[in-house]
Formats: sequence, C-alpha cells, structure tokens
Amino acid sequence: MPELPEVETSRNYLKQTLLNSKIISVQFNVLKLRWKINLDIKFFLNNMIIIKIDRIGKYILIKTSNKKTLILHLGMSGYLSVSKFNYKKIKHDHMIINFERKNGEKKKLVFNDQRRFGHIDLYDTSNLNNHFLIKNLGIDALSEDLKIDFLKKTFSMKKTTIKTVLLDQKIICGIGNIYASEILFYSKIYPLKKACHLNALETTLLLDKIKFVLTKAILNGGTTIKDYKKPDGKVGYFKQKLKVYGREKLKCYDCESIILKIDINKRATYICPQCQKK
DNA sequence: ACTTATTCCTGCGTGC
DNA sequence: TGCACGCAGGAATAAG
Repeated sequence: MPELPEVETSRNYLKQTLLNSKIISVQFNVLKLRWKINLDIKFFLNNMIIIKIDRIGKYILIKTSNKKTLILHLGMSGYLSVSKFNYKKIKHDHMIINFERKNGEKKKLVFNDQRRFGHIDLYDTSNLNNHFLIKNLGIDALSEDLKIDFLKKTFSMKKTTIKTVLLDQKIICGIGNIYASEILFYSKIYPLKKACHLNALETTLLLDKIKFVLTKAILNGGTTIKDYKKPDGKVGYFKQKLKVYGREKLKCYDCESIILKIDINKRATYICPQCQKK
C-alpha cells in the first residue's frame, strides 16, 4: 500500500497542515515497530518548529528547527492522519504528535500501523545520508536523476527478473508490489524477463512508464487496497484505475485476455499474457 | 558478490 | 460457529 504515490500524497497533505507548526508534545504507545523506537525522540522534538517535509522513496522526512529529521516509514499497513485535538486514540495508534499551527490551532498527527512493519526514527539532518535505512537507497523513482543510461547499465548487470529489480530499493526507491505490476503492464514487459535481457527500447519505455504510472497515481491520491488512508482520513482512488493488480481472472481492458496471477519471490504479480509476451 | 528465503506483526477471507 | 491456514502493499537479514 504505502508505496511512493501514497507516501507522496501523505507528504503533500502534511506540508499544508504541518509546515511552520510547533510540536507541543509527542506520545508513544508502543516500544517497537519494525525496530525498537528511541523514546528520546520525545525530548528532542518538544517545542521544535517543523520547517520542511521531504520524501525519499517510501520514507517521509520531517525536518525540525533543531536540525533533526523525523524519519517515518509506513511499512505495509501504516498511515498518517491529522486529527482534531480532542481525538480519541484507536487501536494501533503508535505515535501521536500534538502540534500547534501558526494560527494557534492545535491538532494531532497520528501514526497508525496495524502490522507494525513501519518505522520511526530521529536523526541529525546534516548526517541523514548515513542513517542505516537511508544510506543504501537508490535513486528516487520520480527524481530527475533517474536517467536512461543508468538503467541500461544497471539492468545489463542484473541476471534476476525485471520485477525483482524494480522492487529493489537499493537501485530505484519508491516502487512497491502494486506499481511494479502496473508499470510492467504499461511497458508491455513480461515480469519474469531477466533484467539483462531488456533491450534499449524496452528500457526507455519502462522509464517512461515508471514516471507515468506513479505520477498518475499521485494525481488520484494513491491506491487504497485495505488500510491506506490519506491524512485527511479519505481513501485514494487509484485502485479503480489499476490495469492488472488485483484483477486475476478478469479481462484485460486492452485485449480482453484473462489476467493471470503468478508468484515472483513470494509476491503476487499480475500479468496480461497477451499484452506482456515472454 | 549476488540472489533467494526467512522473518517481523495483525487481521481477514476461505475452506473444512 | 469455530478453527487452522494462507495471504496481504515492505525490506533487512540470514542463508544459500
């Protein structure tokens, strides 16, 4: 769920509400998500102003006036929500940040993650690229720095399937299981094809479709399959626009062939056998 | 040095 | 209705 478009949608909303706000207090209701949480985060964040909200891959980076960055990863089932100050916490609300907007309005930022695969950490902003979760990330999928020559070179060295490569955050970061299927469908590439067997034309098309699919998903507020919500509590509408993901046994919109579901590295992968020839 | 399998959680749908 | 099982959008780490 929370792949690049969902994280970007969340970030855009947070920018509107959170920027220039002052953090009043931070509450943790859990000691550990994917990893142990450093509870000192509370003390570092108290009274700090939120000055910037960035994103790299699937990470949201909230930068504060004391040169710290709150690193948030939504895992599989996480979502952020901005709520009224009298909000009553519900199950799996793991972190609540009370903040005051510039106009004096008090609100809460809530991090909810049912499956606890998400992560919360705080790190020096100037040293962010050395954080263990950030340092190995590849180029963000929507970055201008993601260039065709890089992809050609990288793919040529990879003997594994192109779908596996698309999901590898150390190469390109931001693409998850849903958008990998969608991007490969639009590119008319068979997901089990070895990355090193892609020709120049296919690679060019793939790069184009990475940008196209992710951008279109952001415009639709991301994809809600089950848990994901935007910070205003509403769902994303890209699910209705998915071409293959979750459409096993249904007809391809383009050619009416039956969509197949296959397993790649124990992850569901959807293909149109006609549009995506081996 | 690469690639693949396992593992961390909770909850829901399916089939017996 | 109850229970066991498989499965779910992530990704570091262990194992091969």
